[in-house]
Amino acid sequence: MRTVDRKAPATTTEDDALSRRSRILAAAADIFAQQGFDGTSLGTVANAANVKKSLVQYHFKSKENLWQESIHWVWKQRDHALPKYLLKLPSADTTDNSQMVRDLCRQILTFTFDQPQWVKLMFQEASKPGPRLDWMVDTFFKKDFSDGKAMIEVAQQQGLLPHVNAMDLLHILSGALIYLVNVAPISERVLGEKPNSTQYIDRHINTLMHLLQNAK
Amino acid sequence: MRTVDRKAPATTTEDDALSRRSRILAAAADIFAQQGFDGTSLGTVANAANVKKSLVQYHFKSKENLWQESIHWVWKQRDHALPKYLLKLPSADTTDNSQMVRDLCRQILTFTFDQPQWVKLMFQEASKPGPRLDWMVDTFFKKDFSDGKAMIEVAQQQGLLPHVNAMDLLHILSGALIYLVNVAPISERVLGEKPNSTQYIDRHINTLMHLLQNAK
DNA sequence: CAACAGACTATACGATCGTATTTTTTTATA
DNA sequence: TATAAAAAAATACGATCGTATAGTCTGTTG
Repeated sequence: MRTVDRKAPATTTEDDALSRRSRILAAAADIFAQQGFDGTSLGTVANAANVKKSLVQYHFKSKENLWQESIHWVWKQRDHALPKYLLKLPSADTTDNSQMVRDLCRQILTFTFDQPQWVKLMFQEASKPGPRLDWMVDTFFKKDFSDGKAMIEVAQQQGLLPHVNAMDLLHILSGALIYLVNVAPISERVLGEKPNSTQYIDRHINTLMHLLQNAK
Repeated sequence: MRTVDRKAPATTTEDDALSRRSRILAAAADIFAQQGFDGTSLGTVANAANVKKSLVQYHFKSKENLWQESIHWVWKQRDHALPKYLLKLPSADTTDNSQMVRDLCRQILTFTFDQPQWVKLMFQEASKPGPRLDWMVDTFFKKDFSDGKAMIEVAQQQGLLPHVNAMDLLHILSGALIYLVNVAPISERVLGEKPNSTQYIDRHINTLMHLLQNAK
């Protein structure tokens, strides 16, 4: 019969650098972010992670559970990666205020282009409010909103941003940046220019700064 | 047996003001916008339109076809409704420039809150680029981008908007407005305030105008 | 070596998916 | 009223969905 030779590696670590469970999480996060909860099937996740579908169910007791774990994973990655981007900022005392805000926005935009998953996951659930959105609100968004508002207020106190309503300003700035990421696939096809390129980002930020610098 | 009495009305017009076909289109547009293509099933659409699933297939030869027709329907509704909002603007000669831009933005934001379908459909497909996005780009977005840019340039020539890159400004303004609509379900749950209320919109527009008015 | 737990796989179930075909009902026209 | 077209419904098909369960393999521990 000769069925030997091709045995499953089971628990060996040779498969990849990451564990199979982590690979599943990463693949699931990607697909959930792009296709949404209903548009994602366990089989597709399994294929993307190069594992059997039954293994997905072994590590995660339900699709709902896989979704939650994936989101936790994405947020952890985000909160771990974001500081690296913000630390690349030139020190505050060597540059003027306008340059400071400019670098800040540029880094946030670059970061979002590099890690768009959390934004996509956010809008996937926001498009069809339900228990999953409620869970995200309680687990992440309340804190995110609070942190974002606090960041704006700190910048305002340092004279970096105009003294307008902090939450509105947060939404306006978030909109001006995140919207660009969300429409990027469209802009790329319409304009024939990749919005995540350095020159496009710089130009966009330039325009945004031009609007901001004279306010208040 | 007495099974009489409850016969299907078939083609009678009593069902509703709209024809069954139109009801299907409206229902499909709603669900496609909220759940995306893969997340939408013909059975769900049929139930929402209060018709049999087989009737959906009778009027539309495939799910893909239903999706295209729904989008055409939404865009037609949009292009028909938008002028009504913009005509509510006070005449240009009786108000100053800043008030003009403010009213313009407010009407666009109100319109988007009233008819969020086209925005949602746009981002649904942008989140997972593929042939359907390509179709939307060729059929609608190229023209939409062109029209939007032209509108910005007209406003710039009239001194209503700062003379920065028109496409960037279009994205920034679109972002500041549309982002608000997209995150509205989240903001509502986090802040306990409905972002589509008049006072919320006015405050948001106020803040945005404050940033714009001193530029260039 | 025996026993066991953890990682992984195979298989099957009912439900629902999109599609296709056929049949019934209604409307329109002569 | 006879008849053909259009509208609506009924039914069936294979594929795939999420879930459940039983089984196989591997490494560890006694």
